[in-house]
Amino acid sequence: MARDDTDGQGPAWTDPNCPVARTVDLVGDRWSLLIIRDAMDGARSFTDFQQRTGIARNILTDRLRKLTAHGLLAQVDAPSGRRRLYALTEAGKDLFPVIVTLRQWGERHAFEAGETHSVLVDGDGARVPDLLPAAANGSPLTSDTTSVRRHP
Amino acid sequence: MARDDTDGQGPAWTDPNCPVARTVDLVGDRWSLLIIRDAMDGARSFTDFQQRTGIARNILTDRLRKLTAHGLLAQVDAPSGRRRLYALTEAGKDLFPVIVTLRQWGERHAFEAGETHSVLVDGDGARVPDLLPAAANGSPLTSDTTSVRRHP
DNA sequence: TCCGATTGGTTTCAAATTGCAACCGATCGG
DNA sequence: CCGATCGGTTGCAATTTGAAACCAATCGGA
Repeated sequence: MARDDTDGQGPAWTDPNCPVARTVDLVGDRWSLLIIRDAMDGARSFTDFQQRTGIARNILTDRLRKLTAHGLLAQVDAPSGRRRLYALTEAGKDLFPVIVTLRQWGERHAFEAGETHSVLVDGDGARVPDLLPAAANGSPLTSDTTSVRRHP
Repeated sequence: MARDDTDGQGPAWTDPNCPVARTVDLVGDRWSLLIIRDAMDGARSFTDFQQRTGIARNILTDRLRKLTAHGLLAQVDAPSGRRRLYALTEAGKDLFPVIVTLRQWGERHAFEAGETHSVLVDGDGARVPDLLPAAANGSPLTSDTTSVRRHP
């Protein structure tokens, strides 16, 4: 989670010019990514999130607020009724590739051979293929064949 | 971080059959993914990691141990000399797509228009293209066009 | 070979974060 | 109108994190 913006000077990022670090500052705690995962799977209400994740209620309040403050979730009025619901913003939905790669790594490395786990499927019920970095010409890329460059 | 395996019965996962949750249990804390990022960028020694991340030394000790215990890092003997170094295992290297998607989300959503940040480039210095989920036939997929299915 | 610097930690203690459980006012449903 | 549910809040205990001091084992140069 980003350090709190108590002085109004902005969040004091862990590593201000690394995009990985900024993202981790925003969603890299035990619960935020699971909240996003559940939102992508249809969770909308406070109790939805609480029951699916098992998170403590006060912490859930805090996370929903922070994710909302950071523009990943938005509160919307329920179509019928008065209660407020949470929905992913465009930025929140754009975390989909992150959730997918986390899922796929977990499927490959966090289960024993025989263990069952959920899988992500497309509209036709076909498994979503592994997401792998590739150059513009399609050749696969790894951490050994890429590097981080200071920009500009 | 996974709950500790104090009873020898295995880590009590947050959500045992969700691969996303298992991955978050293993690397979803403030520092582990930054340690992996730095390992991918060439960090090998304790002080390498400490200086690049700025993490407290006792916490770094703990994280290096846990990542090693979980098979993401391995300790190897330095080619010349006696000190031990850390290197990514195959499972650790396989987190590359996760780091890439975190980075790309950060580049898109965690920087103001004018702010500078590092970029990931391939061997030719060309920017690594955005990683986007797609079906086997190449059509783009989003959280709205996919779903999680219980498997078997 | 001696000496000081560096490395890779460990220890101690304080501060921050998390979780549990009880409580609460505003709905909702009948 | 009544009881259940929703979306929290509050207080407190347990856990995790961080800063700083300390330390033994190298390492590197004079």
